[in-house]
Amino acid sequence: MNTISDVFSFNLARCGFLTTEDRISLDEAANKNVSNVRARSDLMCEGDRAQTVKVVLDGWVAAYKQLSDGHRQILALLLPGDMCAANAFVVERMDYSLGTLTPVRYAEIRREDFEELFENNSRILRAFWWKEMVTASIQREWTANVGQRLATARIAHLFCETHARLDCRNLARGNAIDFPLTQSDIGEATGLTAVHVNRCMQSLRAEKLVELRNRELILPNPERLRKIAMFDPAYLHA
Amino acid sequence: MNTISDVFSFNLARCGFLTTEDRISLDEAANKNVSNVRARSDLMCEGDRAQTVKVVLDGWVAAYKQLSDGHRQILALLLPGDMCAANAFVVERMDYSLGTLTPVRYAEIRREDFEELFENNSRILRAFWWKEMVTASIQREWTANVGQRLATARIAHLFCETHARLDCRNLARGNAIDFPLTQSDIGEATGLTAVHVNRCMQSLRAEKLVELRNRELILPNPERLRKIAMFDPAYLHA
DNA sequence: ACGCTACCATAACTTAAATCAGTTACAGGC
DNA sequence: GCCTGTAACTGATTTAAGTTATGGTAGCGT
Repeated sequence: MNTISDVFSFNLARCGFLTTEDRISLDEAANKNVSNVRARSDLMCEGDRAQTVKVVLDGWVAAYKQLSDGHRQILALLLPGDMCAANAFVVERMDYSLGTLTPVRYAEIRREDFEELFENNSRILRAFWWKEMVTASIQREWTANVGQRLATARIAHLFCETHARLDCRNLARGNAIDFPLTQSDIGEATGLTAVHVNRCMQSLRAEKLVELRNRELILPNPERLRKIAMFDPAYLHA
Repeated sequence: MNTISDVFSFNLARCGFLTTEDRISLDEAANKNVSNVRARSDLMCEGDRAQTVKVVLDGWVAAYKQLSDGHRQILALLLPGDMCAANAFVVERMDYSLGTLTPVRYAEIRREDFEELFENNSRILRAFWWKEMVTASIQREWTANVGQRLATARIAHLFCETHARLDCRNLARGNAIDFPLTQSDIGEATGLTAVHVNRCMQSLRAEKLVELRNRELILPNPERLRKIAMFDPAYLHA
């Protein structure tokens, strides 16, 4: 179904108004200029002038910000099908960085090709607008997550959300998903220290709510985890 | 310059590619169906199916989320010229609520009128896309703010950002701005308790970095405040 | 003039999470 | 086999922020 070559359009088509032709032209654009990078490298950094829009085809990317006091916050996880740095296409410069969490296969769409995509096709333009709204929605939830939930609920919420996001792309295996973040990555995504993440993970594990081994995450009791996480998937608009 | 009747287009025109005609049709749409509401009332609630897009013409609105454990997080401040609930136009339902902080004058743009605005005009559609990207950018900064900064820096950052956002709409008076949030609102916006906000405010006041009286905020030493706040305005794309 | 409410201020005390300073386990390279 | 690096884990201690509770004050209606 969702082969590696159509994750991009598959993901965008969730807005509901793209035609088959739209999808074909999107996937063509996303298969022209494909590169591979190793894990733990930066695709781009804050302040860079981005010339191309990047589409994650395989692997995980983290958007993050480094504060001047050294603290790092992971702002978002970009999963296969997600687009990044469309920002810099419309806006001057990157205001955050992109780092890979795994080896990543990604496409670069040049400005001109991007323009061509929605020249005379307002559906595609509207799909990008829609996608940006969903992105903002998720970001709002992250703000609330880090602002209001206690440590364990925060981590549980990250797990629930990531599972849901992968699931609607057919990238979940039942209650299991790939989950390449280390405990210190989880800390940076939730505004906690690695030490505290470790302790919370132990309690979640003891409660038989999560198993995380070899970069695979299993949620044996999603119902109860969602309750602890106060997870309501409405904001994902999936 | 920026009269009450053109805040909407003035704000959107910051993307740089709107024509005078575009601006006129935007302001026409935003002056058709104008209402007033008193302070501390909800424009709409999580779960509502929004039929109209709302444009703040005067006053302040807060976007917020209520968690199932009762905790409330203010997610964003909507200032004159800002648009809200465009979400629900593209997406099914509101995933957050909108509450007024002051008496508010706002316009409602109906679905049809909204459609008409970018029927045959991709510039306006792209302006909305651009605006949504800026919104997402600000939301990312809020995530980092709440996730990584210490209490005093968080509050300082909120002040710096709000001043900058008002300033670029010509709504600042030098170092002074309107600031209708109570200390407990500030707490909800920064993920802190009102008590702790009070302590931080006292230290900021003692350091002669902020004065807040009668809903007016004065930043006597913006340079030093920005440093404490680790505020870099790049993400505002102003 | 009275009480009511909203907001700001404060003190005493508790708690969640950070910090510091490690240990253990394991995988890859030589 | 050993070295190296990364990730997971632990315990002692400190600190930032939360909680509870209460006092003060300004504005408002009656």
